[in-house]
Amino acid sequence: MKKDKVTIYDISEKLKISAATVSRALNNNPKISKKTRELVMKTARDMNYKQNRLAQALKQGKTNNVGVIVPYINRSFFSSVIRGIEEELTPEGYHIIICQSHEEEINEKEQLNALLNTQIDGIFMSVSKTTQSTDHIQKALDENTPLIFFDRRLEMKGVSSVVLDDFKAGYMATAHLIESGCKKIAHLSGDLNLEIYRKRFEGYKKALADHDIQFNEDYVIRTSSKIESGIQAVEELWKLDDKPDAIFSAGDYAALGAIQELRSKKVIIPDEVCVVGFSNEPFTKYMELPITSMDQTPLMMGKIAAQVFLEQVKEKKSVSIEKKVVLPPELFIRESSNRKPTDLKKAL
Amino acid sequence: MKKDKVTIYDISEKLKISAATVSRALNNNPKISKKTRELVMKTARDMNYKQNRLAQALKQGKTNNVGVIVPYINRSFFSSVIRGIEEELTPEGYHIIICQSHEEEINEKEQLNALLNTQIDGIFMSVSKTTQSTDHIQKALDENTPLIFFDRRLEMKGVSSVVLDDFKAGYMATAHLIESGCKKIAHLSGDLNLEIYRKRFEGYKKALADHDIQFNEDYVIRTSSKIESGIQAVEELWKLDDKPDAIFSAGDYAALGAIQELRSKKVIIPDEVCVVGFSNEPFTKYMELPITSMDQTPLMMGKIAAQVFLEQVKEKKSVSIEKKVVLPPELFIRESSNRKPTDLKKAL
DNA sequence: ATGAAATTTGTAATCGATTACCTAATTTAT
DNA sequence: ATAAATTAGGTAATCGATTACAAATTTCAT
Repeated sequence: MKKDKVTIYDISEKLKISAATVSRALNNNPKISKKTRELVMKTARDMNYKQNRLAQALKQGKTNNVGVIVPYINRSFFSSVIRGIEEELTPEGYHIIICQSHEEEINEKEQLNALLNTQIDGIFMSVSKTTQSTDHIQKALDENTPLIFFDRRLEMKGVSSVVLDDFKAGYMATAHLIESGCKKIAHLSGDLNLEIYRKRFEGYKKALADHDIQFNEDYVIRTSSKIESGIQAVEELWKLDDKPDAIFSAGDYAALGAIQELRSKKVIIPDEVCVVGFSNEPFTKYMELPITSMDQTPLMMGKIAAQVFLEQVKEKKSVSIEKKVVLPPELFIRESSNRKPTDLKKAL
Repeated sequence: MKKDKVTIYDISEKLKISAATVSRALNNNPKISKKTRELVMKTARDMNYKQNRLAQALKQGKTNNVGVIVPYINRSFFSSVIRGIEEELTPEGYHIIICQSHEEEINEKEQLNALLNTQIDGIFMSVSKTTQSTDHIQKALDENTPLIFFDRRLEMKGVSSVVLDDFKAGYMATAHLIESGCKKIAHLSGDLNLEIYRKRFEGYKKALADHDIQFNEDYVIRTSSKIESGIQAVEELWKLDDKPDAIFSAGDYAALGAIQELRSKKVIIPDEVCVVGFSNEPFTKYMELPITSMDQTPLMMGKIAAQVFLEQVKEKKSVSIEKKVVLPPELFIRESSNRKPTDLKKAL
């Protein structure tokens, strides 16, 4: 039952022509007469010939494979970005190889090296929280492998990136809360090692300043992207004499935890406290009290990253191109911060 | 700045030894003296040599790449299975190539063919809802490429599969509802083209029969995995004279829709109606009224599928091995069906 | 009809690593 | 001391496709 793989040599032997002719015919090389080409094509089909893309890749130095490195593939955000990349690159004949860093720099390095060994044509990555050094990435660049950061980037020359406008996002979220009548806005920040969380924080501060609201250090709580972390944050905040009337969380899970804790404290949302999360995780819109959240347009981010890669490949110049695309965030306002006019009056 | 890629020939030239020796040294071949081996190793490191796995793959007929085809990668279930596969195969030196079928047979075929062209060492797939024919899969088998179904399978000789015990899952969910005091249990079934939904349905019927509850055709509504579909289903059911006192949905989204509609009808959950979903989507546990749901242990499913693949590769026999692993489902009982003793009494 | 131009096809090297088969050098046995 | 056995390393073919260059064939102009 096992069929041995058919090669161009099998075809050339059968037709008594050279393998070069077969190769050319299959690639629609104009040097081959129509008659021969059609004969080869037909024979190839009949013999169930499949091109060995490995051999081709070796010869041409191009595998048509790209690698993607993310902390975890089953996070809603990352899997959606990957989907975007896949949908943009599959029609161009590329395959997507995925790797996880598990938020560890050491894994990220290993995966990156392994990918380079397999001669991929490009790499997309969102750096891990623990990544400090840029050496491993520099190595990829030295080999002239296009590398594109998405969402979480590092400051490096010669690397393109596609990111959300996190500053603006932080600003928008905060401004939205202020416009809803909130004046004492707490911020649950993420890991400030990451640029994205720093920017969200800065946007928050700028929005406060622009609206003449005094920044209050006590209202900023460092959280991890976990529910428990949000619960603790609220416990912390509610020890204050002057309790906040709004919470802008840099992550949806912390926002959820905060809401759970607020509810157990009998705090009414959004009447007494408004809450805004970040990432637009699927669950935010399914809740009985849907949570206002900032969408990061992950699908779009993946598609744009793919396009940046394609441009880079097509220009083929050895000049390292550096392009930074900043996507606009989109705020989905839901019950957790959507005060009806009457509530608003009450709060004012 | 661009460094040309270093090959074993560069090393052999530098050390004035043959490329064969270099290759052997790098592969720890015992024919090479320790002295030479160490010299080669060191030189390779110094020259920043990277093995070209493409060339190796061509020679050995083994790429160390496997393909995964799923309907959509950003569905929680699929991305988690993929994560499981990744975590099991990465330590073994494999890379995972992902493809989406978008639930279309034609895409599934194309992706499968493309994967076969790239000479992957194995394929994992969850068939699309629309897949009818098995021709494309047979082609993979004919080429002796190990193929493993997970979750959604087709009845085919010579293909291993890793699936959930959907019959048991359907049975457990229904039995749980009966034990909670429900007697009029509706079932929101999925696409009965797929074996998984048929089995869940059968499990449901068997549980009813085992508890002497008459099966009622009116209580079965065909739904798609969408919220709206669950809403419609409840509208449908609530037109009946004899309304159900429980709903077992074969999908979490339909369950959510059902709950939303029940709530808008002022039906109290779980006191008046209990609801059980399926898949244990992340949102089910984050709701204010968390939804009881059946966990499909996707991570485990991925890991087991990977193990089945590894066994198959290691045995290397051309005899086609057919193994079927059936995983036990796990019911997470939450508020939506968790009646307190008092409620239970009320219901009885 | 004849040489030049255009068209079609073949030869052989190449991509980088592996490995069957051979040879040379060293060690062991008698 | 010499044959036999070990050990270390080299030579060259191979995986399958591509392609520069060469060669053969056909077409065309005069």
